Amino acid sequence: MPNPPDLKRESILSAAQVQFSRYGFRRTSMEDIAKETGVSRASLYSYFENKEEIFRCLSAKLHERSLADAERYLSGDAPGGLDLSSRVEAALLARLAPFLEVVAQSAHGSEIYDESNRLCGDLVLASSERFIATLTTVLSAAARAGEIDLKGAGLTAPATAELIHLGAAGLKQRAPDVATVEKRVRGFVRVFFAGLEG
Amino acid sequence: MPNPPDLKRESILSAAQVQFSRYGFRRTSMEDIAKETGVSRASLYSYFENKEEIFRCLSAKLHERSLADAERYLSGDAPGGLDLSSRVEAALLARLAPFLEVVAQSAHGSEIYDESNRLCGDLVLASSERFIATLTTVLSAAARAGEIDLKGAGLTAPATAELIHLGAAGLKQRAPDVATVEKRVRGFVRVFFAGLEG
DNA sequence: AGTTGACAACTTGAGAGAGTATTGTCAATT
DNA sequence: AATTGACAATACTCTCTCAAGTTGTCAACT
Repeated sequence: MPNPPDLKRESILSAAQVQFSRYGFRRTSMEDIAKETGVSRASLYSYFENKEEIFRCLSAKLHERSLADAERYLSGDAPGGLDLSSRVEAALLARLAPFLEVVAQSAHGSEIYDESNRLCGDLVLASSERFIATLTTVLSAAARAGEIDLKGAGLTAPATAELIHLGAAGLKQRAPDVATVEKRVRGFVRVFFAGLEG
Repeated sequence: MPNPPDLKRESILSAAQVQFSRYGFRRTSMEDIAKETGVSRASLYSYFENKEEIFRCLSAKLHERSLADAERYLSGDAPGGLDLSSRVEAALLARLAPFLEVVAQSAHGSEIYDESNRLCGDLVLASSERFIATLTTVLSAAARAGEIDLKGAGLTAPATAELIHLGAAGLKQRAPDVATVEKRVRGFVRVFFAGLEG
């Protein structure tokens, strides 16, 4: 393995992202990725098992980053001292980022979406579950602090976290552009948290 | 054409629904539908052009019925004099009915879902749009009557109707059973309308 | 060490053909 | 008039083949 391997891996992943989003997963060959990276196809195999692993790594990286962002927003570490509703809004938008970057932008969005479920369904699911878990924790804390009233709404923290997650997922459908999705999420979160006020 | 043709058509559609939900669209033959109906395959062609038309008719029927139910609930004609939130809840559940009956129940749910988009994407879309339009009207009226406060939430009636529709659509995902979806919808609507209170 | 060209193995997609299943249409039947 | 059995046409499902493209792996090179 070359040194420093991580930088090289990064540049390969970034090249792969460009090509995947341009041609989709199937229609992108290792040759394409190599060319975009500026190395020979053979050397890609020094850094990754195969094309599927590149895709999984890329997906994992995007999910990791967006999940980390989302959790940072949720826990309130981000600058500004925002209220809960704004933090959830920011977290949801952060979580949508990979989707909006890769899937919604590309002409091959639906193919990439399918492959993503096939090759990294586990990653996607794990990321969702982790997000819901974090959101559950945050909602519980907020309920204890009297910021929101879950009992009044007849909901538990996990159920509420699930509602927010699934509801937001629905907002991706039939969106003409990225701005529309973001606008929807903002409206959704605003109303939803107004409804949870203690 | 036989007489009364509508009863016969009904019985064929009902037989088709059984078979489609049992075997999916592709794996159901006209022979299967004929057998289930209790007539010869040939006579099916007296009532329907072909299998696709049976599917479209069935889909149209289910959508029509559920949309009519939903609109009845929304406009408040249904018995009980429910408040807006409960009416929307009932309307959303009514609208989910075809999905829950046919798609979620059947082992071939995803195949049926795909075929449905292919063969009657127009019907599905039209039904959604009609529902959103009716919901928009109802929300506007409620806003005018002071029942809900859209301006306070920074939303228009159409945008709010869209949020409700898309949010509810998201709640169908990854549901272990029908009761779960219904429970989610109830929680969602309750919180959402609490957030819209004037 | 890291990189690469070149090679063999493998996958893919198109095309052809044969056999089966399904369709759509009648003339004949009730 | 409604229904049906039976027929021809069509569509589907395998299977095989072939060519082209793609992959994964070296030994050789820098």
